[in-house]
Amino acid sequence: MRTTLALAQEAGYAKLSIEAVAARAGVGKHTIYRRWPSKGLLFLDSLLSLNEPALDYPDTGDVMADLRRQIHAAVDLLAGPPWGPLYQALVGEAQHDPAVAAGLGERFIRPQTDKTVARLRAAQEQGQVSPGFDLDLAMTILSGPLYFRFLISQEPLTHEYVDRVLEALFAGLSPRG
Amino acid sequence: MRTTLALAQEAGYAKLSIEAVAARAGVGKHTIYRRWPSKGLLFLDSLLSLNEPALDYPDTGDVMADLRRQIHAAVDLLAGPPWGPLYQALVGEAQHDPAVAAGLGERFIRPQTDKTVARLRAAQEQGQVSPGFDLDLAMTILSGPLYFRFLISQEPLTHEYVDRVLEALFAGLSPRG
DNA sequence: GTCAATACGGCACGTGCCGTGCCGCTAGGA
DNA sequence: TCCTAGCGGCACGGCACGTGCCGTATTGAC
Repeated sequence: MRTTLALAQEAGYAKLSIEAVAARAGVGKHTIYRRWPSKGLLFLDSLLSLNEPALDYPDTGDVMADLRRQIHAAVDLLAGPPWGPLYQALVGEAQHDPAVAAGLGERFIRPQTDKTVARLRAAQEQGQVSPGFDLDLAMTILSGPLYFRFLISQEPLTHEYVDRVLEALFAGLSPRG
Repeated sequence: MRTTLALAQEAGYAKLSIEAVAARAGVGKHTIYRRWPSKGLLFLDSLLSLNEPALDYPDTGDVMADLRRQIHAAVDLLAGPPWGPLYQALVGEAQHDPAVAAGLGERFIRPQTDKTVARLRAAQEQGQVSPGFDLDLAMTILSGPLYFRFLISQEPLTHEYVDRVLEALFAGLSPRG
């Protein structure tokens, strides 16, 4: 898995091959195929094995500040190397390979989602978030713009952008929000 | 290009090969390589050549209704076959191939973005959108959740989801919005 | 301490697709 | 009438795939 990440960083995920990983790692190809059925799942495991400081939400009582802090941390991680390009490649692969999509969803997206929703629920109970608001929806509305910028615009994710998104979301589009 | 789309639909983009396209189309491989430098750009051209009824915004004076109508149309197109899976594959490929990313941005994302921003600007001038609101930001906040659901959650895009997103965005997360 | 089972590294194979040569044909313009 | 550019067809070397087979080393049971 270390070799996989090294090669992916050096040449890009597109040029990554199981053959090259085996050679560089000094390992037979069987040894890889015995554990992973495809390049995508090998890459998924490799990336998730880094298991970054689990991105947990603080709860200081101020939702806006907590969200801000947590998303800043996530963005710091995902925006730059080495995580940024690798995670982008992983999401790209998920579009082609359902097994990768499923693994990514269960092992990364779902946990992050759950944490965010839990923090939002606490905020809602304290009256900092509108009572009727569907929190799963709120979660996608929060993440969506970040992923859009990351995957579609391919512009850099900055703290300033996160702040503007958060501000806008709480205020709403309507006048005199 | 027709053959490219046909094969992509039959076997999936991942299994698409220029060799197969040439064979099915009764054409020499040179004839393809002379026009397109890569499978990704061939696919981009093929998909955009369909040039669907250009997804123009109506302007009835009611932003909310116009956005709703336009996004419903976009979602009808992108959610189901044949566009859905093909567009998903295209975005996936864009994560691996910068040339595809650039082409997709310039030729599809940018025009759609511009149209949306223009419609929002008209609404802002009529006081239906908060005066200070950054409209490019508004645009990514609108699109982001849809792309998130399309690419990350991989749940179906429905009219109902679009409506909930729109409602939520105009109201804002804060209580008594 | 012995032995069988298992996982291993190394090598080779057939297959599929890549991208690029070369061939001979054909259609269109000078 | 001829010349050229583009074409379909074919073949090639190269690479990575996924899967066999071989001989070796490690491990766990008895």
